[in-house]
Amino acid sequence: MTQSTRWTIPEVVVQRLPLYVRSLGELRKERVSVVSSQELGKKLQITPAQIRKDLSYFGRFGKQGKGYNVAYLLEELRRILYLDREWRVVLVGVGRLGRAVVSYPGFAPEGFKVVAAFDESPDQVGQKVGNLTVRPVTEMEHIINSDGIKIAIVAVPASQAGGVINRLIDYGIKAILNYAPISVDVPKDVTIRNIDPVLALQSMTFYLRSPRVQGPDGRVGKA
Amino acid sequence: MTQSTRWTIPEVVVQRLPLYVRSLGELRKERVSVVSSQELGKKLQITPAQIRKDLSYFGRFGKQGKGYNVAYLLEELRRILYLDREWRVVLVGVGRLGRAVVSYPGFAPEGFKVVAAFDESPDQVGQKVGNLTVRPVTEMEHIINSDGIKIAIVAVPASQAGGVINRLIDYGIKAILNYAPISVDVPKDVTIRNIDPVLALQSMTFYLRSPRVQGPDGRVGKA
DNA sequence: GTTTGTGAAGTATTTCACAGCC
DNA sequence: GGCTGTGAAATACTTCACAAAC
Repeated sequence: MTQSTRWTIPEVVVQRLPLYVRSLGELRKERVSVVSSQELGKKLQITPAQIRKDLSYFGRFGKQGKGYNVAYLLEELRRILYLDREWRVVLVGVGRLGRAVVSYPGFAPEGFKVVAAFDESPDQVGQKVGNLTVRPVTEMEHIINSDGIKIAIVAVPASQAGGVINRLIDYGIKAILNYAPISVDVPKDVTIRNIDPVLALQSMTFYLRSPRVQGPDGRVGKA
Repeated sequence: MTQSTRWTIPEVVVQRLPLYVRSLGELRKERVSVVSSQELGKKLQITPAQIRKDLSYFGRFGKQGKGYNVAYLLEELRRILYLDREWRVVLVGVGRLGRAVVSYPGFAPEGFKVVAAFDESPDQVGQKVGNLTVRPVTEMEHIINSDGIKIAIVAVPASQAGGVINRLIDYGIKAILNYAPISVDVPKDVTIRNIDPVLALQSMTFYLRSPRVQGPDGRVGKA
């Protein structure tokens, strides 16, 4: 709690909610109707207290002695996350990566529909990518505005990504899934999430020294 | 600092180091020889104090009044992260996603070399993927052991991912880049990082209500 | 007996702010 | 004058532990 009467939900809590949504979806598919924070925590490697606390930011969804109704909690969380609708998404960049994104079958079932694909290269424009025809980037503004699109996926080379992202924001995009290995700053009414497998690998190698070698002062290294 | 003389580097710090490595690499390419925490912070949207504090866990790399020598700090961070060597990596799952991973040109320049690809499906075994021939999963143990491989990338369907990951751990893998949408728990000498674009999108939609609507008590929703 | 929801306590992480150095 | 390195302060986040509910 920051001030007196009004506070914001911690970012880290918001990022865990989709995890709960995913698990609850699996449970529902398995016809499990009730789940306790303990059981959910076991599936997700999250403490039961954490789950209860997270949910408590949004309301009271459980029953003491029983647990949570799977279908009900799932529905509530989807509503809270604004997942109870279809989101139209644009893709910028249809190189190898962009094509993999379009053909990734995981988005549609979760309500994210790629409705347009753009590329700067004249070679790409007009080509088919999945069931979309690649459009020139000059059409981005029109499509985003006329369709009221709020979400973009950026899969252009790093050198172009900054410019593309700034333009998308100008055109009204409020959420960006960025696959380019760059850091961009965005206005605070815009959210960006970076997908960078190289960074992920590079932070794991740190732990790859065999028997955790670390100096008695915490400094790292053998010397 | 937790106890008396020995403490561990916070995980979040380790995860930021690759960001510094990336920025320093860019600066070096631009022939910038010295950078201050202020300048680096601007590029990365991280406060200068944060950067200095992070670096202080590992030693003293800067010069007062001047800043950090780009080449030197880069080299030190690469050493700290164990990036001053080539890491051989295996890939499991060569469907659409796995193929995109193999052909992703971002790994090799950073020293991550995919040296073997495995798949369960007899249709895939024997096929070429990039310059690799897909091997049956039955050969994983032998290849990982004989080659001393520590890192694996998992790009199999969610239903198989848990089993694959457990087997990889049995075979000696210590770092896993997981593209499957599942939560797995791993022994504490194993590191896992999940890449899940759907979760990323789902946590952004939360912020997509137009003028941040939030009840005076912090509860979310219009009612 | 079991499990939620939640203040309070405990940790972790970030930021401040300044002495010391270039 | 500018900037690092770092204890101390501030903030953020997680876990505890227990009253209330079933």
